[in-house]
Amino acid sequence: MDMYEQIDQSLSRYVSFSKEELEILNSLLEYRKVPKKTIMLHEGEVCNFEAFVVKGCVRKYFIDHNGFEVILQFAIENAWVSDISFSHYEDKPSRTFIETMEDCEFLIFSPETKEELLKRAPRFERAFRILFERNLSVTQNRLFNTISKTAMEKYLEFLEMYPTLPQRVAQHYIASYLGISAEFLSKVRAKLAKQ
Amino acid sequence: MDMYEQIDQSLSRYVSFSKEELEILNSLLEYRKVPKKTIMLHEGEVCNFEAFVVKGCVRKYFIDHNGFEVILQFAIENAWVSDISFSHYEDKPSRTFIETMEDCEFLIFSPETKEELLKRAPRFERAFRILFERNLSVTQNRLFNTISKTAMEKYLEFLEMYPTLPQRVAQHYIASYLGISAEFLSKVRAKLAKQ
DNA sequence: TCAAAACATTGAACTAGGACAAGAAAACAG
DNA sequence: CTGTTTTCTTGTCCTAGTTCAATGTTTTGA
Repeated sequence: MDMYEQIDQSLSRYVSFSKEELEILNSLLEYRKVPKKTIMLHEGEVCNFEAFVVKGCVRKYFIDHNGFEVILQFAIENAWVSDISFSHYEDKPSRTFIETMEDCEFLIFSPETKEELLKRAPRFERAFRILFERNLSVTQNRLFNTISKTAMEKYLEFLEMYPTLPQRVAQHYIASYLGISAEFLSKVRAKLAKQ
Repeated sequence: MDMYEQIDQSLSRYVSFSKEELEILNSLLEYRKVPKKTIMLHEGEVCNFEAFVVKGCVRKYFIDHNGFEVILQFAIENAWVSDISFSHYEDKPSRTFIETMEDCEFLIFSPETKEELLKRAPRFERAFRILFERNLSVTQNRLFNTISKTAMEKYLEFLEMYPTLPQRVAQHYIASYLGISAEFLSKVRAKLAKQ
């Protein structure tokens, strides 16, 4: 499957698009290869892309006032990553970083090309709204887990949700995603192992 | 200001609408008064409304496996409340409750009337997408706070964000929103008071 | 108006998870 | 292949926040 089929199928899960609409979509996307460990968005910058992950894995994170990363999102194949923290609409700089964790391939919108897509094929507005709804739903669920579950429970649920990630990324990133220290995750895993 | 002006102004912050578009909007909304302490959405139900709060205050929450509430959202005047946890699109029942905390007035969409609005005035799709983006941004920020800040810091930030809420709702709800115990919030406040 | 219920405070004992440190194991670049 | 860096583990000590319980305060509603 080529990457345009990949993104077309992914968006067609929410709304069914005509051949013409999909052609407009594909013609507006920019293909970009990005090597491992590249910071695609620095703190303070306004994010000027929305990227569909064709291949690879990125993380999006904040840095807290003690200098610790808090990972907000892992984006792997077929996920979208961007930072909309008010910044598009209020020109507030974001506190967010986006960084590749593997060599990656993306299909990318700039604000302008996205705008043009929505003008020429307005039905995409709906698909993107649904994407946001899901994203919100996932984030709310994660907030719930963060508040109400133990480290062990959170880790087990993480494994179900992202079964391949532990093989792909360093463990301390997972700890950061779960909101626990790397050392404590190690202890949780040790406990799990001897059961 | 009557309530239609109120909702029109609120949505016009994101997209400017014509008189005709706003008339369509207003004609499709249902006005509903709901007394205090009414559960508008029970766990397991599919949420069939999106409510704009004209007046009053509601909370949206999950119940964890120990029977404790975790508050996901307070919605006061000019906010929207609904539960989209996948349910609209996958018919999965939600774990969410929505409950009024004061006598409330709403302007309400059903899925059908919202659909009709978007068909007849598609530019609203954009305004609702922006609402979701902000909602996501707020939720991500809250996740960050929950993971990386102390109870004291979270409470202070909460006070800035919702300065009127402590006068309007019981303190243990605020504790639940912050992800700390009611007792500990009381201690945090005691500490604050003597400074 | 008053009893009941809900809410808030405070203290004492406890625990999940954090911070630090030191060593082992992997991964990585030259 | 080998030294360097990054990652992972394990132990010890520590603390922010929890739980439980008792008491006081406010709100409610009949």
